[in-house]
Amino acid sequence: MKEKRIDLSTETKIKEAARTVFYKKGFSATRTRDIAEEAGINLALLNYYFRSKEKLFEIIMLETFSAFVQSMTVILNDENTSLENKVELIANRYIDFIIREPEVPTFLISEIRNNPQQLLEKLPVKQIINNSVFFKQHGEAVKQGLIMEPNPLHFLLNLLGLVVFPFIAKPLIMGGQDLDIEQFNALMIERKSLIPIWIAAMMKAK
Amino acid sequence: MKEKRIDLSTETKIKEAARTVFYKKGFSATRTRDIAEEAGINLALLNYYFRSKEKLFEIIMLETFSAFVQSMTVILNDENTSLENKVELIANRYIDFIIREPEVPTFLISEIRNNPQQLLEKLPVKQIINNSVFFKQHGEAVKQGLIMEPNPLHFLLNLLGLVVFPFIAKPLIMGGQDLDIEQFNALMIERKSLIPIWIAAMMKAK
DNA sequence: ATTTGTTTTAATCATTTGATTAAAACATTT
DNA sequence: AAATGTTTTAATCAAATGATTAAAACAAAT
Repeated sequence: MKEKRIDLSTETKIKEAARTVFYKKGFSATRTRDIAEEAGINLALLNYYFRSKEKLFEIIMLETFSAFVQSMTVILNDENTSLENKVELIANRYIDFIIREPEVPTFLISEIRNNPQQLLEKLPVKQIINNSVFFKQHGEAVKQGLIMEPNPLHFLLNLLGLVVFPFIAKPLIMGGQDLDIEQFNALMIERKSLIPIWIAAMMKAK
Repeated sequence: MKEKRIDLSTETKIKEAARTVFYKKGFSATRTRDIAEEAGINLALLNYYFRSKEKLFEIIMLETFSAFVQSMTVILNDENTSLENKVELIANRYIDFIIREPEVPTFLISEIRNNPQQLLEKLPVKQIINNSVFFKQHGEAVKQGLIMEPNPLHFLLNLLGLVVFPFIAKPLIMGGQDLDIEQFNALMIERKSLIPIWIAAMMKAK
């Protein structure tokens, strides 16, 4: 029972409507008329405020991707948390986030394939990750023999795979296992405490 | 250097062209004219052979999804392989498969969200998985204390997450880490032997 | 060779869709 | 309240797009 806040400015109404529709259907399947209807505004206002469907999309895309990457980099660059802490934080925050915004992962995956280039230019993921505290801590742990696999990319991919993949497979899991959304979410919440244990075990394995 | 086989029937040419374009751009972003051009045929032939864009898409979708599920269920239902064997087989086969057909995972994820219902009716994933030899073996291993997490769904999600997720994140990994396709694939091939080790360790963890 | 059935083509249709325009409604300033 | 600036609306445009049609090209059967 999501409450529609009624008091937004027209511009904000359009942006939030665009977010809703783009998240659900992707860029190509979204009609500007869908957005106008969702926002309860005249179609021409979309172009009045945002010039074009594409410009509006870019705004939503950049905001969404930034939010996703931002919280990651903040966690990965905290000097005051251990590797174990970081794993817990990422599992907890991302699972909570995706439960609130379940359409975001599939939206990002589907739409990034079109122009990953452009997106990566605007968000310099490269440096942010490679110079991260996380990378240094990982290197240390490898040197001390606490982690067997030396490539930190495998570590990150494993962590994100365990966190994100189940949400991507959600339609199949729910349909294939007759789960309702409550049961599915419960399963994901379980994983918040399981993933750190699993990651710890994996990384020691050889 | 993909060779275009020249000798296909018109119908097959159209279907394979449709596969190529649908995989790359998804249903909504694909124009029937794109498919006609890719196939080197007159636009009207598409409708002559397949009635409509939608019918053609359904054929590709069902074929692709079936292939994906089929090989999974075959492996999961083999009486003659252990749990460990099954993990190895899935990691190996799927990583090889996705390296050959890199657009399939994102295609499936993007398009399944539209009507997961319809797809699951045609492919009864539910029973296939739930009555599988894999489930029985997993239950046994749990009973014997070899596996700590009792829910086999977590097991499957973990395995598939480790296998599939990196391919989904490919544009970000390649762009963000300056890898070319060779280096990326090498990384994935590494994972064929790593994933079974990781899974084994995870499942014993507590 | 003619007839019959099948496949392919060029042209065209009807609808959808992103965008624009001119006017109206509303708000703010003088 | 008149003038000016801003926001919103209804109507419309041009291009794109899925689909159809009628005729042509081709193949097979008689």
